[in-house]
Formats: sequence, structure tokens, C-alpha cells
Amino acid sequence: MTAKKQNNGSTEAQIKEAARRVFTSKGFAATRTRDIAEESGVNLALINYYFRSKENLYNIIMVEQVQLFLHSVSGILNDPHTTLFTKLELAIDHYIDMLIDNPGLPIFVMNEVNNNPEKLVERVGFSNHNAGQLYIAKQWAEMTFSGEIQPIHPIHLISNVVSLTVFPFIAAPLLRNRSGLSVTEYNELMKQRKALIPHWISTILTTPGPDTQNNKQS
Amino acid sequence: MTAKKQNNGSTEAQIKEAARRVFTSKGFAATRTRDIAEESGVNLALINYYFRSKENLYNIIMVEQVQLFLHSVSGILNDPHTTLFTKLELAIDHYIDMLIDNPGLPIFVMNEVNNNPEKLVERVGFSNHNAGQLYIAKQWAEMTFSGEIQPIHPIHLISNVVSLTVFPFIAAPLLRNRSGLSVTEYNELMKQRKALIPHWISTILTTPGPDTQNNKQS
DNA sequence: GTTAATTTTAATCAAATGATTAAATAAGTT
DNA sequence: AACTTATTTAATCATTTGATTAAAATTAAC
Repeated sequence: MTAKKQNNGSTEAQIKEAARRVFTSKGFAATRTRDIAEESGVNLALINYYFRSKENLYNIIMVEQVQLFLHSVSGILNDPHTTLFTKLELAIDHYIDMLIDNPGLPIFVMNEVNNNPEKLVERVGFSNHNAGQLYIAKQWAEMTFSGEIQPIHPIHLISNVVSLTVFPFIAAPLLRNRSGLSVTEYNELMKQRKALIPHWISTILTTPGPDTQNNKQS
Repeated sequence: MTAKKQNNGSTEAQIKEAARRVFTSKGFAATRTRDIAEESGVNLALINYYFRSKENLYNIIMVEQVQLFLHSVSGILNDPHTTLFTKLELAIDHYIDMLIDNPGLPIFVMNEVNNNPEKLVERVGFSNHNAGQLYIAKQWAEMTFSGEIQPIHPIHLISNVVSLTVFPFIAAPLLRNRSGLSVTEYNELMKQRKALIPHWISTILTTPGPDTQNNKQS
């Protein structure tokens, strides 16, 4: 809570960085503008002077954080020169590094996703980040057609990759508490997952599904 | 937001049920005691009359919800008469049904886990719900020793099962929006996962790990 | 160096909010 | 019915909180 990190930029940047820290850790409703003022070591009135309102400041931070969370791997997934599995490896590697650096990011974004889905869609440019138009989607379709990988509903595939990568960070405080692992030890396990998750996904994609016909594409 | 569900119990029960709905959907900080009064169709002062304070009421709700989320499958996982894979199937089946009925539960609990881990551990009886002492843990150890399943760090295994089961509900509003699926269609996919997740976990557990030695037990 | 514009500060405002109170109503007891 | 206890209500309180203001301090312009 005591920071006043000498954010060697302008006052505006100091406020914004402090706001990012406070908003992402406590959420909009629990954050007081006075918290941000204190965290940035700046007079309360300057928050309104530079950002007009708490809500406006929050929206700026929120959009940036959602972009960071959702769009940071689109380059990797859209590269025409790598295989599907290489893309998965690179994207998961990048994601786990980012999550170790920003452990509060997923829960922040997921709260926004759950509480204000409309606002989120409205304020964040989703247009060009349509999963179905990425190069990896084309590769997946071709590999499915050729029989290289088993058919699977794309929502299941995406859910699996994102779940296995992101959820352990959301549940980290609980899993650490139950297992007695330190932050460092837990993060080491997360780094192991950089290799494990692609392997597990590959295993899932190359092993025929269960007897029921549920895993057919619709 | 307009409910006043004629909760045919006492005023106290009406307030509690309304509080559960409001707290789980908006969280503690964003909830006004007046919201709860309106949602339960009851005079504002009765909240303090029956529950002393907003915080006290929240703690009651929170503990109940966390218990529901964390302890609802311990019976299944501790049954000495079922196999490990049967336990997985039953637990995941039960969980997915519960999550379809309570889609806001995971994000509520995960927020508490992330914001007040100490309070949560203090107020929720964790003592008897130590994963390592459940019957399923014994079975897992035996099957690993006998070579029936591949060695894997228990945190990875638990993470995988819970991630694959729970996260798609946390990300549901986003995934529905991106895919254009309705709530019903999306829930159908979730029901498919009752069979798919056990199958995927089984596949993971019976396929040798990647070349790196990361998946050895420590 | 003087003036104008920008930034910072302390004080203050109005609305929101959790909680309390005293009176009114309902329920229970004899 | 008479009396006591429990519940409900409208009004009110004291804080908190987002925002504003006017003056002071600093920086920029000429």
C-alpha cells in the first residue's frame, strides 16, 4: 500500500500507473479516489484535473488491461510461417510469462467480462480479433479435414487451452495455501506448464474421443 | 433487479436469499444495503435488525458459498468403493450441474480467494478438506506406483481437472459473445464436457509426458 | 522581468451510504 | 381484554466519497 514509486514521468502518468495498481487489485467499486491519490503521492484534486472522473480513469485502465489480456498473442496466432503446434507453444509461453508478471490480470478481466460484457465489447476493439479469422483457425480446419487431428468443437479446444493456461493463476492463492508452496515454487510449476500444456493439448487432439458422439463438430 | 420473490419463509430468510443474489452478482463493495432491502422487498432497517451489519451478512453468505463451491464433492472423492476415474466422472458431472445452476459462483469465490485469502482460510473450515487425505489421493498414489498412470505433480493434476471444469463458466459471457452461441447452446457444450473432461484427463494420465523431465514428481 | 497560462493545494460541497432511533404495528401470553 | 414482547416503519445521523472551487505556486511566453 505504500508506494509513491517515483514514476519518472508526468503527474498524469503517475496517477494512471497508481490507478492501474489499485483498480486491478481492488476493482472499481472498492477503490476510493483517495486511494489512488495516496498511492501516486499526488493531491486528490489532480485526479479529476487530469482524468475528469473516477469512471473515466477506470475505463482507460480497463481497456488497456483487457487489450493486454486478450490481444497480446494475436500476432503469434496469425503468423503464416509457423505450425499450429508451434503457435500454441509460443502463445502459451508468452501468456505464462505475462501472467507471472501480472497475476491479478485474469481476475480483473474476468470480473469485467462477467459484470459489464456489453460495455467491454463496446469499448474494446474486438473487430479484428475474431478467432475464426486468425491463421491458426485455417490450419486447425485443414488438419481436422486431413485427419491429422481429431474433430473437436472449437469452443472446447479454445476453452481447454485458455483454461489450462489461465485458471491456475486465478486459483493460485488457494492452491498455494492448500499445498504449502511458496510463490516461487508455484511459479516454477507454472513455467513447467509451458511445455506440459502444449503436450497435453497435442495428446487430446490426436487421441480419439469417448464413445459418445458428443465431440463431433456441429 | 426486480425480484421480491415471495420467499415463503421468515423475513430473515428473505433478506438472506436476496443478499446472496446481490452479493454474488455485484460483490461486497458494489452492493448497497438498500439494494438488498429492495431485492427482498423489506424495510432497510430490518437488515441491521436481523444481521447487525452489512459486513456480518456478507460473511455469512460468503462462507456458505465457498463451502458450496469447495466442499460439495468431498463425499464423492472420499468414497472407498469407486475407482479413481469413476470419482472423476461423478465429481465433474456434479460440478457442471451446479455451475449451470450457479454461474456466478466461481467468480465470486475466486474474488474472495484473491482479495482475502487469510479471512477465507480463517472463516471456512478447511481442516477436514485436505486434498491429500481424501481416498482419491491414495488411489492416485497407488496407480502411479503401479505404473497404471503416468507420474504427474498433484498440483498439475488438480489444476487441470478444476481448470477444465470451472474456467469455461468464468469466461462464459466472453466466449458466448465471440462465438454467437446462446446460453442454452453454450450450456449444452458444458454438459458435453461431463464426458469429455474425464476422457481428456484419462488420456493425459495414460500418455507419457514430453521429453523434458518437468513432469516428474518432486 | 513582467505577464499569462498551467499546475498544485487546501478547503469545501452535495450526494450516497451504513447504521440507529423512536414511534407504530403485529404477535404472543395470561 | 389487558399487557408484554417482537417486528416493522419512516425519519434521521454521522461518515464517507466523488467532485469542485478559489487561491497559491510553478512554469512558460514574450
